[in-house]
Amino acid sequence: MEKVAQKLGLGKAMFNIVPEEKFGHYSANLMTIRTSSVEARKTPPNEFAEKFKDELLKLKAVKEITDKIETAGAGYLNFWLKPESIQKDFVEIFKNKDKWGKFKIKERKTIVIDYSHPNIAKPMSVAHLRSTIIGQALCNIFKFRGWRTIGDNHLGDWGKQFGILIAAFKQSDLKNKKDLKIEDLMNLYVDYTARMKNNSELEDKAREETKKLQRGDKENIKIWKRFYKISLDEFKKVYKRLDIKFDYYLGESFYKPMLEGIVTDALKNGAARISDSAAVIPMDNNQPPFIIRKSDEAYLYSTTDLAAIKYRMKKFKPDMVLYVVDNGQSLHFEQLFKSAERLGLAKKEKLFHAKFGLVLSEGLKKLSTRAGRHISLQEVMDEAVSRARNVAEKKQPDLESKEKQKIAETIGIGALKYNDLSQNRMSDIAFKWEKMLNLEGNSAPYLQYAYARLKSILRKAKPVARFDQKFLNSEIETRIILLLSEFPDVLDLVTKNYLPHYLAEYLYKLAQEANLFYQKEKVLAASKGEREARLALAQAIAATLKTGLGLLGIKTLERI
RNA sequence: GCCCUUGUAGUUCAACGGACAGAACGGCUCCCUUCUAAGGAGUAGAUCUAGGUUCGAUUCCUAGCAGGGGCACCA
Repeated sequence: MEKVAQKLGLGKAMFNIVPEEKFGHYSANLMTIRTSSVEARKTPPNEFAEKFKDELLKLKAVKEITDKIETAGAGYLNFWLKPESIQKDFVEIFKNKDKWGKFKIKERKTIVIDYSHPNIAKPMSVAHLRSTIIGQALCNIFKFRGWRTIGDNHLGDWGKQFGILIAAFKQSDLKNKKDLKIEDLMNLYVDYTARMKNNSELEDKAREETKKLQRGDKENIKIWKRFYKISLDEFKKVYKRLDIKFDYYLGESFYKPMLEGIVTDALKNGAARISDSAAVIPMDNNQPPFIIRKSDEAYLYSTTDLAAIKYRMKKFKPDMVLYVVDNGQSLHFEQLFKSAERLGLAKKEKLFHAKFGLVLSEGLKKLSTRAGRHISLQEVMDEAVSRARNVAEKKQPDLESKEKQKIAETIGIGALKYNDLSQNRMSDIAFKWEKMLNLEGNSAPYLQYAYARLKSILRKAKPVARFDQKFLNSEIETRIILLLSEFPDVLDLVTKNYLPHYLAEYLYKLAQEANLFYQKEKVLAASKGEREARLALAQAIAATLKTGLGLLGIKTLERI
């Protein structure tokens, strides 16, 4: 293709080959080529497509895969692919099994993904869900495509909040309570913050405790450690249930020893200066300065973030550092990236804020811990599972209770994850139970159901030993093969844009086709040749569904 | 006031500058003697407004309108 483009004077041509809905042909969008060539612009789309077609037909390789090429629409070329060529593709896909789409050669590129980052002493809420789920899916997909991935949980385990907590804790009667829960800490925090509003004494007290903690006061450190452990144990429970795994838990406190150095270096380097007795890095175009040390000598999360960049660059030598954080922090990251570059810590191109919209309450209000509006993740997960359980009771009353519970867990959690992963939107999300826990239509259970149906068929037959791909000649079968061959490209699209929803969309489409396939073509009852070939196809679809869902962090079930 | 972001069927979401803007839910009609009806078939229904760039704009640019977020010592 590229050679033809060059021959026609197109220079560096770009191709977009997309499988069409219609039976068995590809269409190449020639207009994409035109825009990259001055020469091509002189010719109207259709005329150009005609010319391009003639050149293509002269090529041997083209003749091998296609019966007919036609021009259509605004400069499209429709390729009628030969069935043998499509069927040959399938053999390749089938052979790869669950490795289909996996990158064969290591790219040796490294990506650090910063995600989840809940705050110590606050239960995880639905707001953390997006970062956690999207981050983990990206991690899985990058790894599958040959990258070295480093998942890092940058815990909010340091800062002013602890002053508040410690002050509140010392005043309370919780000190002697044995099994202190994360909810207790959360209540302490909310209560104290509310009282602090009208009481500057309490505020001073909190500030005092923060300082003491930062100076290494023994008692405060001890309390802090206790809070840390309670919280982390709680988080790990949630992560286990959600199937989330980190390579590192490098929280804010980890960077504590580096903070002073960051600020002195910045001042020495000239990037930062003192303003109103705070150390700031001035920004251009009307942006407020980036404060890296407060006038009371305390450091901020901006300082920590700079230290984290420095550390990550040195330790992991990454090609990319991805921050999966909501877009409420856009300004912070713009400032951070600029500052990092000025301090010579990292090039801006290597830092990327993969932002997403906030989760808002139904009235489109921000869900803030301080205001006490808080929907706990635990609560959401339980509700999801319980809804799935209700459906399971209705649909599969004969199953054992234990199996029903397992199905409910897998489906409930899957639905929750899929809801986040199937949408790209930067716009804010209104929190609604019904939407969040959708169990029908474009949802995780739909995909899990298609998988279970395929497995149910496969269970009733021996594993495919040999098959003749020529039997895969119906419309739906051809369409599915074309779709399966697209899988690696879809994964590339995800890694290129950091958008896992492309994969979710693809899998949904594949599941739709799978549902059509086993409805239209009998597998087990078919004549021998057809039966084996269709079993092979079912096997390949199931494998790809499982791989894809696995990458999204969604589990499959053998039966539901 | 400045900056960022979003505006697509009744609702929730898709659409790498390209063919007739796709789904799902909800509405209306159908399909369980045939590999699981958490399924399938059909039907009605949408690009905020006004300009611009382009052979071609939901997509890019400008202005406006509307929602959300942010704007020096919170994270």
